[in-house]
Amino acid sequence: MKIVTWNVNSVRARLPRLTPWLEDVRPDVVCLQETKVVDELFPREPFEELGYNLVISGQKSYNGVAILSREPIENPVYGFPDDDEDAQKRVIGGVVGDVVFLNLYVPNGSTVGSDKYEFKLDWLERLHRFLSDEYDIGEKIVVTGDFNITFDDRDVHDPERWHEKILCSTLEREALGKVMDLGFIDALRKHHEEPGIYTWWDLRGGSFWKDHGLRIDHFLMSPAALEACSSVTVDRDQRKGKGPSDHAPVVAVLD
DNA sequence: ATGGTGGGTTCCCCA
Repeated sequence: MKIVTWNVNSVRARLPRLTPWLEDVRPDVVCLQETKVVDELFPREPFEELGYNLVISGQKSYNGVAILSREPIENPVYGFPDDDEDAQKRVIGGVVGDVVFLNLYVPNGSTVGSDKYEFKLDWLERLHRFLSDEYDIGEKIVVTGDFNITFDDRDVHDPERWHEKILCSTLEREALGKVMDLGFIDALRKHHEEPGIYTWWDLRGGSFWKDHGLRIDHFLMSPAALEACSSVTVDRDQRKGKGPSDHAPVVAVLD
C-alpha cells in the first residue's frame, strides 16, 4: 500500500500538477491538507475518474483536509469529538483495509507567544486526548499530515536562525512529543537518520533553490504499521517547476 | 533584520 501526505495549498489551484502526478505515482491512499474549498465546490470528478473514493472536510478560504483512497474508506472521522459547529477543518480520518488513518493539518501558530501559538498548543493537547481516548495503539495506525512542527534540529536547514522560532520551538516539540509518547514512531527516521531531509520550503526568496527547508510533514505510525513500512521518501521534484505548493509530497510504502 | 511569493477572497488574511 502506497500512502501519500501532501499539503497542496489549494486543491483547485494544484489540480494541473496533482492529477498527472497521481496517474504517474498511483498511490493507494492520499492525505491532502490545505484544500481551501468548501465541500460543495471540491473538485471530486478528476479524482473519481482516476478511481479514487473521497472523504472531504473543507471550509471557505482556509484549512481543509481530504483523503483519497482506491479502496473504500470505512468509519470516516470528521474533526475532533469536542469541535463545535464552526471549528476549523483540520482533521479527517477513516479506515482502509486494516489500516487506521488520521489526516491532520496542525495549526501553524504564526509566531511564538501569539494567540495563534496558544491555539496550536491547545489543539495539540486535544489531539493527544483524542488519540488517547479513541485509538488503540495495538492496531495499524497511520497519523499523517502537515504537523507544522520539526522534531529536532536535523529537520531544520539553519537551526540557529530558527532557534525557538515557530515550527521549531520547545513547547510545540514537547506537545508533539507527548503525542509520540502514546506509542507512535516517526516513520521517516526508521529509514533515514541523516539531517537535511525537508518537506517544506517558503515560497518567498527562492528558499527551495537555496534548500532553506524544514521537515514538518510526517508519518506517525503505531508499531504494527511501522513494522510494515518499507520506505518513506520526499518527492522533491514536486516542489520544482511552475506552480508548486510550498510543500513536497511525502510517500510511505506499507508492505 | 527584512522581505520576499502565492492562494483565496477582499479592499487584506494567512502561510
